[in-house]
Amino acid sequence: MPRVSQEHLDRRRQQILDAAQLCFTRKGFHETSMQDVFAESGLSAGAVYRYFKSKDDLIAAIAAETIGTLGTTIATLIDRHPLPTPDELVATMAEVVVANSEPTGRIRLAPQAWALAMVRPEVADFVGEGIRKLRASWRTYAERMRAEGWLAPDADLDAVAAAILGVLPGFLLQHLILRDVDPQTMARGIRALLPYGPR
Amino acid sequence: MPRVSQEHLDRRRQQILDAAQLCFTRKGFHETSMQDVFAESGLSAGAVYRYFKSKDDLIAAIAAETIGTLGTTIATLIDRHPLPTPDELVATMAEVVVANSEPTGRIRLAPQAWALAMVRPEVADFVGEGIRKLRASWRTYAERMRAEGWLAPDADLDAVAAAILGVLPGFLLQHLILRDVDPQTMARGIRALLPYGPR
Amino acid sequence: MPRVSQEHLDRRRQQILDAAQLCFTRKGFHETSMQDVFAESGLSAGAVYRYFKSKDDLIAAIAAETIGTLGTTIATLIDRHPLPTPDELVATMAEVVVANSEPTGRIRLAPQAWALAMVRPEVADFVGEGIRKLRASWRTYAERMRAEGWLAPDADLDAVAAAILGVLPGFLLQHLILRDVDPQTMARGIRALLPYGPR
Amino acid sequence: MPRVSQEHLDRRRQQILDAAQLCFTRKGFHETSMQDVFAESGLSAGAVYRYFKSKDDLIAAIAAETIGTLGTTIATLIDRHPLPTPDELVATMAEVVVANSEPTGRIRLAPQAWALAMVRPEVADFVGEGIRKLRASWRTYAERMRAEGWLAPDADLDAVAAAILGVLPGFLLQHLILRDVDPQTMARGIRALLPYGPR
DNA sequence: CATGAATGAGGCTTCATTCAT
DNA sequence: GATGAATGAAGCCTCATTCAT
Repeated sequence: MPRVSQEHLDRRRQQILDAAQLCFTRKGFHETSMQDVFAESGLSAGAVYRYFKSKDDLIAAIAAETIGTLGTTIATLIDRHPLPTPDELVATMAEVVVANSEPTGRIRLAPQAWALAMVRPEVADFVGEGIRKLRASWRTYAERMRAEGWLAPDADLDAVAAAILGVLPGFLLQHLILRDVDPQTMARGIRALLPYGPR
Repeated sequence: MPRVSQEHLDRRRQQILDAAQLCFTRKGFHETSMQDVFAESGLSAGAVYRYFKSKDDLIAAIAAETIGTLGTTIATLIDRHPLPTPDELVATMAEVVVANSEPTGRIRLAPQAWALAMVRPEVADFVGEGIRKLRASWRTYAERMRAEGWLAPDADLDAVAAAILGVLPGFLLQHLILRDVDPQTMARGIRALLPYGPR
Repeated sequence: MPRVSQEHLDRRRQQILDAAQLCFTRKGFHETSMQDVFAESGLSAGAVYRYFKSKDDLIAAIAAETIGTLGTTIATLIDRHPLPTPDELVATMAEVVVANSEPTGRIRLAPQAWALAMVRPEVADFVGEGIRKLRASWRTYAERMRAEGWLAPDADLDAVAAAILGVLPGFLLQHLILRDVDPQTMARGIRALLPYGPR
Repeated sequence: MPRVSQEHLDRRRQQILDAAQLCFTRKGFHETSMQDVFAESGLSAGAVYRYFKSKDDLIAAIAAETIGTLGTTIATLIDRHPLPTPDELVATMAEVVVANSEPTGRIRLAPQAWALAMVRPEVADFVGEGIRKLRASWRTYAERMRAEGWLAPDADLDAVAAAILGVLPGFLLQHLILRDVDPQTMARGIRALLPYGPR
């Protein structure tokens, strides 16, 4: 039986995760040193290492947290009732991205996670899980589209999900790097391309 | 062996770039050490530093080369005659990705460049340039679509380009991380979503 | 072994300074590598860098320490009562130099500090401070000389200090490089040149 | 028999020495790289190495040249007729220092040579030679002083030379580092201290 | 004679991690 | 539980020097 409460432990853990997220969004996974995390969290080396057994562990935890949060948020949007039209859906999705884009917003971790996935199989595993979840959400939406008559009855829903999935990363890259696209523009583009939904 | 031809110099430079690309696709920018590059290129530290004044410089050169090559390839596809239907276009685009996806294919550098752009403004500049070029290609294609009657006469072509741009990163992520989508699936999805083109 | 006493920290710092002084007097600032200092101090690279943030920092600390110690020593000599005659004073000063001239004596750092001051303004600043302090000591002595009637009542004391200041570097260079002059010889020379003081 | 004239060889050698002096006064012996010398001289690595077999060799040549030139200049001053009074002599000597103190003046090499002598016996040898020559000049002057009746008949001339020798390095340090003393001040100080010479 | 590309040892410093207190 | 001093391998880069052309 622990000397300190579980609550205390959780708070410490979260304190570290928050500090790490700040550092990682600011400088990236690699250019952030553990000393940066110690300083930002206000904890000692020993303390941080009690909660995360290595830097990789910390990165994994941050990435998992981010993917989990975002995945859930997106899934919620797609399950919304009544069924949003594609342009409405994309607009809301883009809004989520915008909302998490402040200089230290967690969305900035996404490209870094993708990059890491390129070279580290164990990261690829759970980043892949996140992408799969996003695609599953899109597939669910596609089903509802078909039910609504917005897709042909024989449409390959998996293929639709795969094809449309890129809208999110596409907006993310434009928003974070070019800073010249907004959710309404995305919606307008989608409306022009996918002429479905109540007119 | 001084007083060498410009050709020799160019060959050396390319030799280093090739080695670096190999290393970078294998281990990523950060986890690749300059020692790795020396070993892979078969050159000494001094030799490499004669051609690139720092590791960052080398990374920038590789990123620029990659962005340039891919941008040009994509632009070529889009300008093709006769006008490919969206699904055909996406299929070819995806084929290009597949063709550059061998374990050391340069497409693997894209997510790493995006990640770097998140934390390094100077990288953001030229990565942004690449994205802009891709978007410009799509805008050109959108124009041709409209001319063909596949888009409404009043469609906002910039918005269309912004919305569709994600198809490429979307496929790229799925192909490289999940390894379960192929160009034909993408084409099928696009066909279901964008019911344009000769039937 | 954290949570150590301030005393421990000070001891460590001094341990490094001692090692560095040894190395610097042996091989000079530039030819001493940090590895040399690590080895001599018996500490690891990381440990040394915890106390001094760069080699320059370490050099500066050593130089400052040396200048401080010597400056104080000299100032003490000059304030001595009863007033030493010039030849007595120079003899004692030279004795100080001799006492610090063992193969690793700190006096050997003086010419190196002067040399560094030639090319590094920030070093020039505090080396200059040391020279100024020495000159101030001489000026004090000149005042006392004048009070004693050994200098004309209207003598320019600042000029006297400037002119006499070189005795110390002059002896230092001869003693360290030629090794053929001793304090008594200096005293004899001074006595012949400056026929002041009780006969 | 050489393919090119001796004159050409000499010119090349001097060209390198000039470049090296510039570099050395600017950055010091150690912080000057051979590449700096190549650049400043406009010659190739191979060319420079044809004339000087190592960096140390080049440093030695520069130091020797400097010591030789200055030693001769000083000796000339001291041999001057009619006999200058000590303050006149010191003033002229200081003028020589001033004249060689431009930002790249060779006098700036003196402290660097002294520093090197501290740690390199072979340098100590010829730097010592320079100091000895300077002292010999002063001894000659002391002799003339004694002949003039400005020194006691039984004065120890060697001791006098040793004691007075520091005037030059003393002025040099003040002039180069503090920049607040001029030849006239030195003369005034000497006059107050050594009340010899025609009044 | 001259060139300058190439070498590769070695310099300074950082940083993930450990463990005595 | 927490601390933070210490470790030491490894990273990036420079630079004196050589030698094929």
